[in-house]
Amino acid sequence: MPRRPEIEAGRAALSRDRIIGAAIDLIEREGEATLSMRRIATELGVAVMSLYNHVPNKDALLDGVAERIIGGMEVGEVGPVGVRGEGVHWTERARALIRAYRKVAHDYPRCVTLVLTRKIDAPSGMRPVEHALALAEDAGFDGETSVRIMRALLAYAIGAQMREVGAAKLLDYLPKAAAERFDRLDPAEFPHVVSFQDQLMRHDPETDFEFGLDLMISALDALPRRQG
Amino acid sequence: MPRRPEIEAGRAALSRDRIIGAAIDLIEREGEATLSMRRIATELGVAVMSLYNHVPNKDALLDGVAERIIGGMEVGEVGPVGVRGEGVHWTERARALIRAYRKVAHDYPRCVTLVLTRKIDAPSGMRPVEHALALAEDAGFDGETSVRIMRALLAYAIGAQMREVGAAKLLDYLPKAAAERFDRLDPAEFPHVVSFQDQLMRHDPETDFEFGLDLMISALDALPRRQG
DNA sequence: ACCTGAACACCGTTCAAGT
DNA sequence: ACCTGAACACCGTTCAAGT
Repeated sequence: MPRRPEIEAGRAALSRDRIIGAAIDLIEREGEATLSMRRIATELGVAVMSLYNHVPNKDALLDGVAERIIGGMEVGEVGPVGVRGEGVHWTERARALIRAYRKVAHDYPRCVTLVLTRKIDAPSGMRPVEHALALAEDAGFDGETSVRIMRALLAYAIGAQMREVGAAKLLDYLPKAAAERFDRLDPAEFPHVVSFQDQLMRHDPETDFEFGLDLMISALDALPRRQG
Repeated sequence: MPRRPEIEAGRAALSRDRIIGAAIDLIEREGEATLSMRRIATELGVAVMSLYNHVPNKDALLDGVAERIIGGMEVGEVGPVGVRGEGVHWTERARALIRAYRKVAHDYPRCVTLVLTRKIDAPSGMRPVEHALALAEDAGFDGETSVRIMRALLAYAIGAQMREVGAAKLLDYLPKAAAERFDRLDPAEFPHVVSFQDQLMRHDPETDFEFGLDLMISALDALPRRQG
């Protein structure tokens, strides 16, 4: 049995997985801006260069973070097996899929931008795509339309998160500062923004999200297709 | 008349505007990753620290970049002045607004992520919001619904760009590499992705974009409202 | 008011040396 | 196979000195 001083000391062995985990923790705790290889290393009680035995560079590490978070998405039931139309209705499956994106934003609020920004090379990144295609086809759409539907659904899912993050930054979580920003606006140039100020400042992501989701789903449901 | 050696030498005076312009050029030419204050300074033939006379720090400079690009958006006609319902139909104005986002992505492809990611403090960042609110209200929706519609429209506009950038990165612009990625997928786990491979690899952002846009608009048009 | 060089405290990563 | 310290080429930004 080989000597494993790091285990004797109660520390787990270094690994790609642990490094990615530490990166996620750090981002959630302190933000992406301050994440550095050196910071991760000290967090793991290890020399910086040890990280490079498990990860080729920082860029690949960030890809790994995105991959891990997307891979952990609970994308919902794969849907009816066997007879078409059996099981959960496709509109409900679409809702579940898009809500899974929302859950990511909820569970990893400070990682969302990173996740939605990075390319995801690994197969697990394709699971939401597969899921969307499956439900569109089950709904009776042909291949070409299914691909377009998948793209439109993902666009909304992604954009809703991004817009929300952006709005949150703007509203600053400081109502005072946000209100001042509105006061600086010229009412002649921004009549609607000014007069709808109250609604605009109300932060109700859940309802907003479901409103847009309903729009997408109802539009899809009204689309002509091979069978109902 | 004061001496202005920099003008005599044919160089324009340093200014916040020129610095932001140089930053945009650099990002479009070499990507956001390699953008640095030092690089911008040499590009402008000036010492690094001179930049700090016009811009407080790099973060503020990047905010300036986002602000300038969003501010330059041609958001379309403000719509019917005077009598409601006069002029361009609101669905057409909604299309024009969302297409303006697409134009940004077309004109500044390597800046889009930055623009969609940064908070935009300046009033000009509110112009698309004002525009969306105006057209929703003109369509006969109440204030609360107008705000929700604005949010849903912007979510789609943002998400469509982000998804497209992500897909472009994945498809790599190298069909060979993309095809190999598909081959690595387990057909049992990703049956639809594999069988729709041809459609998935076809890169037709314009049609995809319009498809999703039509979905949103038709759903909005079907919504109950005070008047048509 | 604007420009600047030197300096400081950070980065990511290469390399050679260890076990 | 994995870990590590020293070193290199970069960062952003502070400060004090210039005009």
